[in-house]
Amino acid sequence: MKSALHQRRRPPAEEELREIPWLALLQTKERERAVNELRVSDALAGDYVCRVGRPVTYWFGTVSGLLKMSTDDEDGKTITFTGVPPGGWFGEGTALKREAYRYNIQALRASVVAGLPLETFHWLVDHSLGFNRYIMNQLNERLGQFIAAREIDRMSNPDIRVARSLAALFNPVLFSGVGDLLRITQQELAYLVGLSRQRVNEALTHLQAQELIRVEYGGLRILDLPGLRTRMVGLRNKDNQA
DNA sequence: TCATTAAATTGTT
DNA sequence: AACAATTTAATGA
Repeated sequence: MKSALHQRRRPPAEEELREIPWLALLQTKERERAVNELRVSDALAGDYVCRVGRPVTYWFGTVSGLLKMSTDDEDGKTITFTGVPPGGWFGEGTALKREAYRYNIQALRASVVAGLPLETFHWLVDHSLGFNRYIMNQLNERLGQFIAAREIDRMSNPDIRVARSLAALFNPVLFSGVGDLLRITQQELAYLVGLSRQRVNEALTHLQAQELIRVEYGGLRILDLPGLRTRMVGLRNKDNQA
């Protein structure tokens, strides 16, 4: 494991600010303060953005790259909750309660991570209606995502696991920065869903044959998001019975 | 801008 | 896990 925290924080550039979806929802005064206090840092592959148990100091979001949200169970095995593509912000629940982080956030590849200081976060909660709407929407959407994640874990068919995990990553509410092209390598996706790269490659080929996605070099293009969420893949399916 | 080379990613076994 | 094929990125003329 590579160590973390040698990332230098710096003020965000204009093009980085454009990747932060909630800034557009703020009033001018609110946005000015937020922009002034936002910081960004470059994380290398393997770097931790935050760790379980550390007190919350920032509310984080992905500007570019790809992060992984995970935790370790009592046996030390890593459980991956979800990936965080550009436009995704996380930790608002623990930030609101001023608790410690409940999960690890690790960069799957070189990424730019933005952070809003905890005090600024609370100031926005207290002053900005637009910000509150965003946070409420975010909490609600994430609840649905975690429920879906539990279902995904129970499915044995790898094709379906990959399909549902991809649908989660393309979620336009949580990850507005993704669009219809998700920049992710098959190796990275394999880490996220807990399968081998070979098996992910096979699953992606199947999904492409069903015209749900298109496989591109270094990324995936979505063709049918509802289909990814719902359609059963292939003719055989071992997941129907409990 | 083009050609060459290295590196990253993919497809297969 | 290893390998070959393909795509992209980097370099320099």
